[in-house]
Amino acid sequence: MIGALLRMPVDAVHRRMLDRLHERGYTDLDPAHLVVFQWPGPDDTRPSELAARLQISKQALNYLLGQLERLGYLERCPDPHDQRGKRIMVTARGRAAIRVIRDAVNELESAWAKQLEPDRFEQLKTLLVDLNRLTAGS
Amino acid sequence: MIGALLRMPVDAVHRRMLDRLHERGYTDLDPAHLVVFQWPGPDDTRPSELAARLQISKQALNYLLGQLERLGYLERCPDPHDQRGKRIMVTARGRAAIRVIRDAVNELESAWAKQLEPDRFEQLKTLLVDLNRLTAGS
DNA sequence: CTCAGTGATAAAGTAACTTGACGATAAATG
DNA sequence: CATTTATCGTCAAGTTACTTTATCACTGAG
Repeated sequence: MIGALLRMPVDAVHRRMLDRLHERGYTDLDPAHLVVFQWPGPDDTRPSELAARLQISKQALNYLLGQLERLGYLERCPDPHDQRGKRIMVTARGRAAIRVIRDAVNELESAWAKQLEPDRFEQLKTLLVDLNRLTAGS
Repeated sequence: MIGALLRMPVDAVHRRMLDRLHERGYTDLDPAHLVVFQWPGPDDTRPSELAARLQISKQALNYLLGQLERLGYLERCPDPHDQRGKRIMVTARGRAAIRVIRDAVNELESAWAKQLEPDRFEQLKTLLVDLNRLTAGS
Protein backbone atom coordinates (compact mmCIF):
# COMPACT_ATOMS: atom_id res chain seq x y z
CA MET A 1 0.00 0.00 0.00
CA ILE A 2 2.83 2.39 0.94
CA GLY A 3 4.34 1.80 -2.49
CA ALA A 4 1.33 3.23 -4.29
CA LEU A 5 1.12 6.14 -1.87
CA LEU A 6 4.69 7.11 -2.63
CA ARG A 7 4.51 6.53 -6.36
CA MET A 8 1.60 8.82 -7.08
CA PRO A 9 3.36 12.04 -6.01
CA VAL A 10 6.55 10.93 -7.78
CA ASP A 11 4.59 10.59 -10.99
CA ALA A 12 2.92 13.93 -10.40
CA VAL A 13 6.32 15.60 -10.10
CA HIS A 14 7.57 14.01 -13.31
CA ARG A 15 4.43 14.88 -15.17
CA ARG A 16 4.63 18.49 -14.05
CA MET A 17 8.31 18.75 -15.07
CA LEU A 18 7.59 17.41 -18.52
CA ASP A 19 4.44 19.48 -19.00
CA ARG A 20 6.26 22.70 -18.17
CA LEU A 21 9.21 21.79 -20.39
CA HIS A 22 6.91 21.12 -23.32
CA GLU A 23 4.94 24.30 -22.68
CA ARG A 24 8.11 26.38 -22.70
CA GLY A 25 9.25 24.91 -25.99
CA TYR A 26 11.51 22.06 -24.90
CA THR A 27 9.38 19.57 -26.77
CA ASP A 28 12.32 17.36 -27.68
CA LEU A 29 12.81 16.21 -24.10
CA ASP A 30 11.09 13.07 -22.85
CA PRO A 31 10.82 11.20 -19.55
CA ALA A 32 14.09 9.32 -20.04
CA HIS A 33 16.06 12.56 -20.23
CA LEU A 34 14.86 13.81 -16.86
CA VAL A 35 17.11 11.45 -14.94
CA VAL A 36 20.18 13.10 -16.44
CA PHE A 37 19.09 16.55 -15.27
CA GLN A 38 18.27 15.28 -11.80
CA TRP A 39 19.81 17.17 -8.91
CA PRO A 40 22.63 18.20 -8.69
CA GLY A 41 22.79 18.06 -12.49
CA PRO A 42 25.41 16.71 -14.88
CA ASP A 43 27.52 19.85 -15.28
CA ASP A 44 31.27 19.31 -15.07
CA THR A 45 31.03 15.63 -14.16
CA ARG A 46 32.54 12.64 -15.98
CA PRO A 47 30.17 10.18 -17.66
CA SER A 48 31.27 7.24 -15.48
CA GLU A 49 30.85 9.23 -12.33
CA LEU A 50 27.39 10.38 -13.38
CA ALA A 51 26.36 6.88 -14.41
CA ALA A 52 27.33 5.60 -10.97
CA ARG A 53 25.39 8.39 -9.29
CA LEU A 54 22.28 7.74 -11.39
CA GLN A 55 22.55 3.97 -10.92
CA ILE A 56 22.52 3.23 -14.64
CA SER A 57 25.18 1.63 -16.80
CA LYS A 58 27.81 3.74 -18.55
CA GLN A 59 26.33 2.65 -21.86
CA ALA A 60 22.79 3.61 -20.96
CA LEU A 61 23.98 7.02 -19.86
CA ASN A 62 26.11 7.41 -22.95
CA TYR A 63 23.06 6.69 -25.06
CA LEU A 64 21.16 9.50 -23.32
CA LEU A 65 24.16 11.84 -23.48
CA GLY A 66 24.34 11.24 -27.21
CA GLN A 67 20.74 12.36 -27.63
CA LEU A 68 21.08 15.36 -25.32
CA GLU A 69 24.26 16.45 -27.09
CA ARG A 70 22.60 16.20 -30.49
CA LEU A 71 19.67 18.24 -29.15
CA GLY A 72 22.05 20.89 -27.86
CA TYR A 73 21.54 20.53 -24.13
CA LEU A 74 25.13 19.60 -23.32
CA GLU A 75 28.55 18.83 -24.75
CA ARG A 76 31.13 16.20 -24.02
CA CYS A 77 34.52 17.92 -23.76
CA PRO A 78 37.90 16.28 -23.27
CA ASP A 79 38.99 16.27 -19.65
CA PRO A 80 42.21 18.31 -19.31
CA HIS A 81 43.44 16.19 -16.39
CA ASP A 82 42.80 12.77 -17.91
CA GLN A 83 43.39 12.16 -21.60
CA ARG A 84 41.03 9.20 -21.79
CA GLY A 85 38.17 10.92 -19.94
CA LYS A 86 35.50 13.43 -20.88
CA ARG A 87 33.63 16.09 -18.95
CA ILE A 88 30.00 16.95 -19.48
CA MET A 89 29.40 20.66 -20.01
CA VAL A 90 25.81 21.86 -19.88
CA THR A 91 25.02 24.45 -22.57
CA ALA A 92 22.94 27.59 -22.16
CA ARG A 93 19.95 25.70 -23.51
CA GLY A 94 20.59 22.95 -20.99
CA ARG A 95 20.80 25.40 -18.13
CA ALA A 96 17.54 27.01 -19.25
CA ALA A 97 15.82 23.62 -19.30
CA ILE A 98 17.16 22.81 -15.84
CA ARG A 99 15.76 26.09 -14.60
CA VAL A 100 12.34 25.19 -16.02
CA ILE A 101 12.51 21.84 -14.25
CA ARG A 102 13.48 23.40 -10.97
CA ASP A 103 10.71 25.99 -11.26
CA ALA A 104 8.17 23.26 -12.00
CA VAL A 105 9.15 21.41 -8.84
CA ASN A 106 9.09 24.54 -6.72
CA GLU A 107 5.72 25.46 -8.13
CA LEU A 108 4.31 22.05 -7.26
CA GLU A 109 5.89 22.05 -3.82
CA SER A 110 4.36 25.45 -3.05
CA ALA A 111 0.95 24.27 -4.16
CA TRP A 112 1.24 21.18 -1.98
CA ALA A 113 2.53 23.17 0.98
CA LYS A 114 -0.39 25.54 0.69
CA GLN A 115 -3.03 22.83 0.36
CA LEU A 116 -1.55 20.65 3.06
CA GLU A 117 -0.77 23.51 5.46
CA PRO A 118 2.88 24.62 5.35
CA ASP A 119 3.94 23.07 8.64
CA ARG A 120 2.47 19.70 7.75
CA PHE A 121 4.34 19.80 4.44
CA GLU A 122 7.55 20.55 6.34
CA GLN A 123 6.79 17.57 8.57
CA LEU A 124 6.36 15.41 5.49
CA LYS A 125 9.72 16.48 4.11
CA THR A 126 11.43 15.89 7.44
CA LEU A 127 9.93 12.41 7.66
CA LEU A 128 11.00 11.63 4.10
CA VAL A 129 14.53 12.80 4.81
CA ASP A 130 14.66 10.50 7.83
CA LEU A 131 13.22 7.64 5.83
CA ASN A 132 15.84 8.20 3.17
CA ARG A 133 18.55 7.98 5.76
CA LEU A 134 17.27 4.54 6.71
CA THR A 135 16.89 3.40 3.13
CA ALA A 136 20.35 4.63 2.20
CA GLY A 137 21.92 1.85 4.21
CA SER A 138 20.70 -1.05 2.10
CA MET B 1 14.46 17.66 -4.32
CA ILE B 2 11.10 16.21 -3.18
CA GLY B 3 11.16 13.93 -6.22
CA ALA B 4 14.34 12.19 -5.13
CA LEU B 5 13.11 11.93 -1.55
CA LEU B 6 10.00 10.11 -2.70
CA ARG B 7 11.69 7.92 -5.24
CA MET B 8 14.21 6.33 -2.96
CA PRO B 9 11.67 4.56 -0.72
CA VAL B 10 9.62 3.53 -3.77
CA ASP B 11 12.70 1.83 -5.18
CA ALA B 12 13.41 0.23 -1.82
CA VAL B 13 9.92 -1.29 -1.79
CA HIS B 14 10.29 -2.69 -5.28
CA ARG B 15 13.73 -4.04 -4.58
CA ARG B 16 12.48 -5.75 -1.44
CA MET B 17 9.51 -7.29 -3.26
CA LEU B 18 11.70 -8.70 -5.98
CA ASP B 19 14.41 -9.89 -3.60
CA ARG B 20 11.90 -11.84 -1.53
CA LEU B 21 10.22 -13.30 -4.60
CA HIS B 22 13.56 -14.51 -5.94
CA GLU B 23 14.58 -15.89 -2.55
CA ARG B 24 11.36 -17.88 -2.29
CA GLY B 25 11.82 -19.40 -5.71
CA TYR B 26 9.84 -17.07 -7.95
CA THR B 27 12.90 -16.30 -10.02
CA ASP B 28 10.96 -15.96 -13.25
CA LEU B 29 9.30 -12.73 -12.14
CA ASP B 30 10.89 -9.41 -12.99
CA PRO B 31 10.17 -5.73 -12.26
CA ALA B 32 7.70 -5.36 -15.12
CA HIS B 33 5.46 -8.09 -13.68
CA LEU B 34 5.05 -6.33 -10.34
CA VAL B 35 2.66 -3.75 -11.74
CA VAL B 36 0.18 -6.50 -12.63
CA PHE B 37 0.15 -7.83 -9.08
CA GLN B 38 -0.25 -4.37 -7.63
CA TRP B 39 -3.06 -3.92 -5.13
CA PRO B 40 -5.86 -4.98 -5.36
CA GLY B 41 -4.51 -7.57 -7.77
CA PRO B 42 -5.76 -8.81 -11.12
CA ASP B 43 -8.02 -11.60 -9.93
CA ASP B 44 -11.41 -11.77 -11.61
CA THR B 45 -10.97 -8.58 -13.61
CA ARG B 46 -11.16 -8.11 -17.37
CA PRO B 47 -7.97 -7.18 -19.23
CA SER B 48 -9.34 -3.82 -20.45
CA GLU B 49 -10.49 -2.89 -16.99
CA LEU B 50 -7.12 -3.78 -15.49
CA ALA B 51 -5.20 -1.93 -18.20
CA ALA B 52 -7.21 1.19 -17.44
CA ARG B 53 -6.55 0.81 -13.72
CA LEU B 54 -2.82 0.35 -14.23
CA GLN B 55 -2.63 3.21 -16.73
CA ILE B 56 -1.03 1.10 -19.43
CA SER B 57 -2.37 0.19 -22.86
CA LYS B 58 -4.42 -2.95 -23.35
CA GLN B 59 -1.65 -4.30 -25.57
CA ALA B 60 1.09 -3.68 -23.05
CA LEU B 61 -0.95 -5.44 -20.40
CA ASN B 62 -1.76 -8.27 -22.73
CA TYR B 63 1.95 -8.74 -23.37
CA LEU B 64 2.54 -9.07 -19.63
CA LEU B 65 -0.49 -11.32 -19.18
CA GLY B 66 0.87 -13.60 -21.89
CA GLN B 67 4.11 -14.02 -19.99
CA LEU B 68 2.43 -14.49 -16.62
CA GLU B 69 0.05 -17.05 -18.09
CA ARG B 70 2.92 -18.99 -19.65
CA LEU B 71 4.73 -18.90 -16.30
CA GLY B 72 1.62 -20.25 -14.57
CA TYR B 73 0.71 -17.27 -12.41
CA LEU B 74 -2.70 -16.69 -13.95
CA GLU B 75 -5.13 -17.80 -16.64
CA ARG B 76 -7.33 -15.94 -19.06
CA CYS B 77 -10.76 -17.57 -18.96
CA PRO B 78 -13.72 -16.73 -21.13
CA ASP B 79 -16.13 -14.39 -19.43
CA PRO B 80 -19.48 -16.18 -18.98
CA HIS B 81 -21.44 -12.93 -19.27
CA ASP B 82 -19.72 -11.57 -22.36
CA GLN B 83 -18.59 -13.92 -25.11
CA ARG B 84 -15.98 -11.56 -26.48
CA GLY B 85 -14.44 -10.81 -23.09
CA LYS B 86 -12.03 -12.66 -20.81
CA ARG B 87 -11.54 -12.77 -17.09
CA ILE B 88 -8.18 -13.05 -15.41
CA MET B 89 -8.05 -15.86 -12.86
CA VAL B 90 -5.03 -15.95 -10.56
CA THR B 91 -3.71 -19.48 -10.01
CA ALA B 92 -2.49 -20.96 -6.73
CA ARG B 93 1.06 -20.09 -7.75
CA GLY B 94 -0.05 -16.54 -8.47
CA ARG B 95 -1.75 -16.23 -5.11
CA ALA B 96 1.37 -17.52 -3.38
CA ALA B 97 3.50 -14.93 -5.17
CA ILE B 98 1.09 -12.17 -4.23
CA ARG B 99 1.34 -13.30 -0.61
CA VAL B 100 5.14 -13.08 -0.79
CA ILE B 101 4.86 -9.56 -2.19
CA ARG B 102 2.44 -8.48 0.50
CA ASP B 103 4.64 -9.97 3.21
CA ALA B 104 7.68 -8.19 1.82
CA VAL B 105 5.89 -4.86 1.99
CA ASN B 106 4.61 -5.49 5.51
CA GLU B 107 8.05 -6.54 6.62
CA LEU B 108 9.57 -3.36 5.25
CA GLU B 109 6.82 -1.19 6.69
CA SER B 110 7.34 -2.71 10.14
CA ALA B 111 11.06 -2.10 9.95
CA TRP B 112 10.48 1.49 8.95
CA ALA B 113 7.85 2.01 11.61
CA LYS B 114 10.22 0.68 14.25
CA GLN B 115 13.20 2.74 13.14
CA LEU B 116 11.19 5.91 12.62
CA GLU B 117 9.10 5.51 15.77
CA PRO B 118 5.64 4.05 15.13
CA ASP B 119 3.67 7.25 15.58
CA ARG B 120 5.92 9.17 13.21
CA PHE B 121 5.46 6.46 10.61
CA GLU B 122 1.70 6.74 11.04
CA GLN B 123 2.04 10.48 10.55
CA LEU B 124 3.96 9.87 7.36
CA LYS B 125 1.27 7.59 6.00
CA THR B 126 -1.46 10.06 6.93
CA LEU B 127 0.40 12.86 5.18
CA LEU B 128 0.92 10.72 2.11
CA VAL B 129 -2.76 9.81 1.99
CA ASP B 130 -3.63 13.50 2.12
CA LEU B 131 -1.08 14.28 -0.55
CA ASN B 132 -2.54 11.58 -2.75
CA ARG B 133 -5.97 13.11 -2.38
CA LEU B 134 -4.57 16.38 -3.76
CA THR B 135 -2.67 14.68 -6.55
CA ALA B 136 -5.69 12.62 -7.56
CA GLY B 137 -7.41 15.71 -8.92
CA SER B 138 -5.02 16.35 -11.82
C1' DC C 1 -30.64 -7.18 -39.04
C1' DT C 2 -27.54 -3.99 -39.51
C1' DC C 3 -23.95 -1.54 -37.85
C1' DA C 4 -21.26 1.45 -34.80
C1' DG C 5 -18.90 0.26 -30.61
C1' DT C 6 -16.19 -2.65 -27.58
C1' DG C 7 -13.05 -6.56 -26.10
C1' DA C 8 -8.97 -9.25 -26.91
C1' DT C 9 -4.99 -10.00 -29.47
C1' DA C 10 -1.68 -10.59 -33.34
C1' DA C 11 1.95 -8.18 -36.08
C1' DA C 12 5.30 -4.87 -36.79
C1' DG C 13 7.98 -1.16 -35.31
C1' DT C 14 10.51 1.54 -31.72
C1' DA C 15 12.80 3.27 -27.43
C1' DA C 16 15.60 2.37 -23.92
C1' DC C 17 18.00 -0.25 -22.38
C1' DT C 18 21.67 -4.67 -21.70
C1' DT C 19 26.03 -7.40 -22.43
C1' DG C 20 30.28 -7.72 -24.65
C1' DA C 21 34.10 -5.88 -26.83
C1' DC C 22 37.22 -2.41 -28.13
C1' DG C 23 41.23 0.99 -28.35
C1' DA C 24 43.21 4.56 -25.61
C1' DT C 25 45.11 6.04 -21.52
C1' DA C 26 46.43 5.79 -16.62
C1' DA C 27 48.06 3.60 -12.41
C1' DA C 28 50.18 -0.24 -10.01
C1' DT C 29 53.75 -3.69 -9.85
C1' DG C 30 58.03 -5.96 -10.52
C1' DC D 1 61.71 1.93 -16.28
C1' DA D 2 58.78 -1.87 -18.53
C1' DT D 3 54.87 -4.29 -18.24
C1' DT D 4 50.80 -5.81 -16.49
C1' DT D 5 46.40 -4.40 -14.83
C1' DA D 6 42.56 -1.33 -14.36
C1' DT D 7 39.71 2.47 -15.99
C1' DC D 8 37.57 5.63 -19.47
C1' DG D 9 34.41 6.44 -23.12
C1' DT D 10 32.20 4.36 -26.92
C1' DC D 11 30.49 1.15 -30.56
C1' DA D 12 27.80 -2.84 -31.94
C1' DA D 13 24.45 -6.28 -31.34
C1' DG D 14 20.79 -8.30 -28.77
C1' DT D 15 16.79 -7.93 -25.59
C1' DT D 16 12.80 -6.14 -23.41
C1' DA D 17 8.93 -3.66 -22.78
C1' DC D 18 6.59 -1.36 -24.73
C1' DT D 19 3.54 1.55 -28.99
C1' DT D 20 0.82 1.84 -33.18
C1' DT D 21 -1.88 -0.34 -36.41
C1' DA D 22 -4.96 -3.76 -37.82
C1' DT D 23 -8.16 -7.63 -37.26
C1' DC D 24 -11.54 -10.71 -35.78
C1' DA D 25 -15.37 -11.77 -32.52
C1' DC D 26 -18.97 -10.32 -30.27
C1' DT D 27 -22.61 -6.91 -28.30
C1' DG D 28 -26.41 -3.97 -28.02
C1' DA D 29 -29.07 0.01 -29.76
C1' DG D 30 -32.09 1.49 -33.29
